[in-house]
Amino acid sequence: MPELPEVEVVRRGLDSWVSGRVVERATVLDPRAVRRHGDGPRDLELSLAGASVLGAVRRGKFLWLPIRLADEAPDAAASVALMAHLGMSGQLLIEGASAPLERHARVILDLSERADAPSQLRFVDQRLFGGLWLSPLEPTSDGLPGGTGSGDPSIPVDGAHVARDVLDPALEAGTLYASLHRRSTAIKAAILDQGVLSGVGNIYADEALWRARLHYLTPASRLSRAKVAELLTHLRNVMTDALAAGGTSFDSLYVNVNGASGYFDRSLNAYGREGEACAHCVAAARPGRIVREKWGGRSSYRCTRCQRVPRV
DNA sequence: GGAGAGACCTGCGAGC
DNA sequence: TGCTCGCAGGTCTCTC
Repeated sequence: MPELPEVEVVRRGLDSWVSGRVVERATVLDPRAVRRHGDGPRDLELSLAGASVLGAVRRGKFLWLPIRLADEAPDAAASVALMAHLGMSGQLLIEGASAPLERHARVILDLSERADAPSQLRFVDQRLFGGLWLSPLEPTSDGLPGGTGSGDPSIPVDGAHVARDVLDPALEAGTLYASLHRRSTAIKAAILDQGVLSGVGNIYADEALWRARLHYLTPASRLSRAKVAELLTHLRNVMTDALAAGGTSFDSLYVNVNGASGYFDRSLNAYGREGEACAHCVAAARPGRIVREKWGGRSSYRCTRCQRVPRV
C-alpha cells in the first residue's frame, strides 16, 4: 500500500511525464473516485478540460498537480490544484490510449501530445479509498514551499491541515517534540496522525519504532527530546532506504507511474515478520521474536524483547 | 480540543 | 464447488 516513499516515487514520475502538458479531456469512469470533489464528476471533467499542468507536489501522502485553468491567462500562476490521494490501492499510471483499460480504472485524463510520452494519465484504484478532486491554492502559513517538488509558497486548502512530512527539511525535531509532548496518546497513534507529522503509515511506523526500540503503546508525552530526535532520524532513514528501493510492495497494488513495483519489503525487519527472530536480538544473541498484535483496528509488529510493554 | 471507534471499500484466503 | 466471513488499512466523521 502506498506510503510516503511510494507516493514520492509516483510524484517524480508525474513531474517528468505530466508537467507542462494540457489536459485535453477528463473522463470520470466511477463517480466514487471523485466523491471528494464537492461539485460532482461532471464539474471535475469540465474544469479539467483545457487545464495546464504546472508541476507535481507532495506533502506526506497527499499529491497535487498545480494547474492553470483553460480560462486563465497563459502566464497566470496556478490557482487550483488537482488533488490525488492513493489511499490503500490507488495507482496513477502513464499509458498509451491503446493500452487495455485496467479493471479498476476510475478516471482518465487525455493529455496533449508529447513525442516521448504516452498520452493518458489513468487513476486506478481497486478499493476506492483514494480519489481525485480539485482544491483552490492558498498561501502557506509559514511562507515556505507547500511541499516536495514545489518552489511556491502555496498549498491546496484541502492539504493545509497536513503537517510537514518526515522527509521535509522544514520539519525540525524540536517542533515534533513540542507536538508530541502535549499528547497522552500512544506514540504509534501520534506518528500516524497526519496533523502531527505526515507520510507515516502502518508499515513504516512499525519499522521506525522497531529501530528506535520503542513499544507502540509508549505514551508520546513520555519521550525525551533526545528520543524524539532519534525516532525522527529512524523515520527519515527508513523512508530514505525505502525510497532508494523504489518503495515497498507486497502485491501488485503499489506500482510507480510505469507500473513497476518496489522491493523494499525485502528489507523490512518488523512489519510482516511475525514469528521470525528479531535482527537486533540475533546480533546480541538474545531470544527476541517478532509478534503481531491487534491494536487500533490494525496489525502492529514488535519484538517481544527489545520493544517491551511500557509501564503504566 | 483530544482521543477513540466506526465507516468506507474490494479482493483474497480460510473455513464450512 | 460455492458460500460466508474476516482481514488488509488511510482518512474522515462522529461521539464522548
